[in-house]
Amino acid sequence: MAEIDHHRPLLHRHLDQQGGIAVDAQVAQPPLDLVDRGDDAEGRVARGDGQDAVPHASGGAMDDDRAGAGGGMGGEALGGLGAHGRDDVGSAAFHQRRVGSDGGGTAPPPGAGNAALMGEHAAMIRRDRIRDLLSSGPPPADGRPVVVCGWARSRRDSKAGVSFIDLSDGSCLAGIQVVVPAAMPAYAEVTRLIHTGTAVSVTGRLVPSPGRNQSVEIQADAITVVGACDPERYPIQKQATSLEFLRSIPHLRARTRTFQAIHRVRSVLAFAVHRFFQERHFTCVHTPIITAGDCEGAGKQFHVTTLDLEHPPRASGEGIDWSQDFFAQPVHLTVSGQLEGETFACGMGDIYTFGPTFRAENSNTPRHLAEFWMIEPEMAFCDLEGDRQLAVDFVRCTVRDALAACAPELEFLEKQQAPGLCAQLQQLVTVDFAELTYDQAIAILAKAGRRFEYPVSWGCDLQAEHERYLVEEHCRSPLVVSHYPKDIKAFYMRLDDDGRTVAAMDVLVPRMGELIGGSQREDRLDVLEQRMAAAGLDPGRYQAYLDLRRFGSVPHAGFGLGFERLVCLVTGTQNIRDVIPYPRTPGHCP
RNA sequence: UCCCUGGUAGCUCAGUGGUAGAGCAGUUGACUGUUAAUCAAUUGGUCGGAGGUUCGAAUCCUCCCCGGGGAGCCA
Repeated sequence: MAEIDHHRPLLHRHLDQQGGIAVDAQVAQPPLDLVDRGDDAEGRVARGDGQDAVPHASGGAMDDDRAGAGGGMGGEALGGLGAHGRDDVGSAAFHQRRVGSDGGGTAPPPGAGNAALMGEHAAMIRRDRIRDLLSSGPPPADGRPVVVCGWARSRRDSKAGVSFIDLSDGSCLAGIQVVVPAAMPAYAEVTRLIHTGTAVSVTGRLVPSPGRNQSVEIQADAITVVGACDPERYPIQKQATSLEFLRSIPHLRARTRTFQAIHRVRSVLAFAVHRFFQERHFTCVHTPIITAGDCEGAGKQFHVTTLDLEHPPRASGEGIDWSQDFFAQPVHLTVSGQLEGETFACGMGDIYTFGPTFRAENSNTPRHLAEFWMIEPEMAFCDLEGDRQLAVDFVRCTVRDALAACAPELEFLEKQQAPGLCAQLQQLVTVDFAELTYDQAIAILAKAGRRFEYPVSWGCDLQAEHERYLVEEHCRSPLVVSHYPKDIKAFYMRLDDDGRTVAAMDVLVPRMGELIGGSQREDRLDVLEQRMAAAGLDPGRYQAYLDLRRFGSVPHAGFGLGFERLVCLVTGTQNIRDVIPYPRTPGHCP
C-alpha cells in the first residue's frame, strides 16, 4: 500500500474576490491516489500482514493506525469487493477529486458537490457525508450516484437476495442503510467480512427507501472492505453496552452512538461558549497553563519540573534546590486562570478564559476530573448583580444553542440515558432562576422539617444534600445563592458592608448541584491585605495581584465554570468521565 | 481519603454450600425488503487474584486489585 505523502500540498488555496477560500485551479496538482492498487486485479486494499487500516489524515504513516488490536483476521487477505473488475471502487473511492478539474462540461462525479463545500478536507478522500445525504431532499426514483465511507453498525441478511448494512460515518447520529444485492460479485465476501465495526467504502445510488425506518437508502453497486474487524475480538456490540465498560476502551468508544452524541453536544457547547462571549465583545484570553502562582483554595497542584526525580539537586539543607530547575523556581499546572484573568479585565474590561485546568485532588467522584476545561469570565466595572446576570444568561444561551443545534443527539440521549432531558433543558432556558441569599437559604433549611446528615447553622457551608433540597424541592428551579459567610469563601471575594459575608454567588442546578461559582472581587487594597493576612497568605507572592488595587483599582467580578459539568447537565450524563475523551482521575491516565 | 456495593462466557446478567447458566455476539443451518430481524443447533469459563474454612466453595472468612454509588475536597 502506498504511503500517504503528508508533506505534499493537497490543495493550493487563495482568497477569492469575495474573501472566501477557493481552490486555485492553476496550481492544482494531478489527482493523488491514496491507495496503491498495484496489479492486483481485485483492487485489494488489504495490508500484506492482514492488519487493515482506514486511511485518515492525521496519523502520519498508515502503520500508526494499528492500535495494538492484534492480528485481526489472521493474515486473511481482504478483497476489494468491487463489481467492476480493475476499475473498481478501490480506485473510485480513494481517488482525489478536485473541484473544477473535470473540465469539458462533464457531469460532476458523485461527491463533487460535497467536495466543493468541504474544500481541502473532502479532497483527501472523495466521499459523501451521510449527514448531507440525509438532508439533501428526496432522490430521484432511479437514484443519485454516491460514495459513502464508514463503519458498519450491523448487517442483516435476507435470502430474498439482499443484505442490509447499517453504515455510520460519524457525520451525524443517524446511519444510512446500504442495500447489497446478492447478485453483486463477491457478495459472499460481504457476508463473510462485514460485521459490526468493519470499515467499508460503498459506491452506489441514493434511492427512496421502501422500508419503514428510513426515507432513503443506498443501493450498492460495489463495496470495498477498507478495514476488517474481527467480530470475535471487537469489543463493541451493535446492542447498547454500558458506559462503564466503554470507559475501559477509551480508544474505541467514539464508535458508539451515545459517545458520539455526547461529544457532538460538547463540541456545539464549546462553540456556544465562545459565541456567547464574543457576541458580548468579551476578549478571549489564553492564560498560562504553567504557572508559579498559587490560586489559594482552588486545590492541590501538579508540579512541573525537568529535575531528575531520582536524584534531585539538594540545597544546603535537605530541601530541593529549585534554582536548578527549568524555571529556576517551583512551578505547577494551573488550577485557575482567574488571577491572570483579572489582570486582563483590569485593562481590557470584559474578558474570558476557556482552557484546561489541573487539580491534583484525590477526588474520586462522578463530578471530578484531574484535568478539565474551565471557563472564567471577568468583568471590570461590574458588581455581583452584573456577575449573576451574566452567569444566568450564560447557562440559558449555551443550553439554547445546544437545543437548537443538537436536537437529534439530545432526543437520542433522552431515550438512552436521561428521561425528560429535553423538557428539563427547555425549562432551563425559559424559567426564571430563583435567588436566595445565604441567610435566606439557611432559614429555609432550618425550617425544612427534615433531618440533614449535616446539621444546618449559620456559618456552615452548604452541603450537597442542602443544595439538592433547595434546588429540587424548595425552589424546583435553578437557583442562585449569594452572600456567603466570609470565613467559608476565598480571600479575594469582596467583603460586604456588614463585615459578615462576601459578595459571592453560586449557581445551583438540578442533578448537578453547583455549576458556577463566582464573586465580586475585593478591589480595596487595605481590605484585601487584611483578608490575606487573616488567611495566612504571604503578601510577597501576590504583589502583582495587589498592584491591580494600587493602580486604578475598579470594582470587578467574574465566575468559574467547569465545562464538563455543563456538558453533563446538557447531555444528561451521570458521570463526568463520559463527557471528556480521555478522563484523567486519581490513578488513571489512559 | 472514608462509607456502601459489585467483579461469573466477547457484552448484559442469573446462580447464596452439592455437575457452570441465560440473552445478545460468533459459528452452522432455516426463513424473511430486513430494522436491536426471527427460528433452530452450536462454540465459548482459571467464577477478579492470593490464602483460609469445609468431605465439597462462584457461594462462607481474610487480605489485595478493579468497577459503580454516596461523602469529603471542589468546578
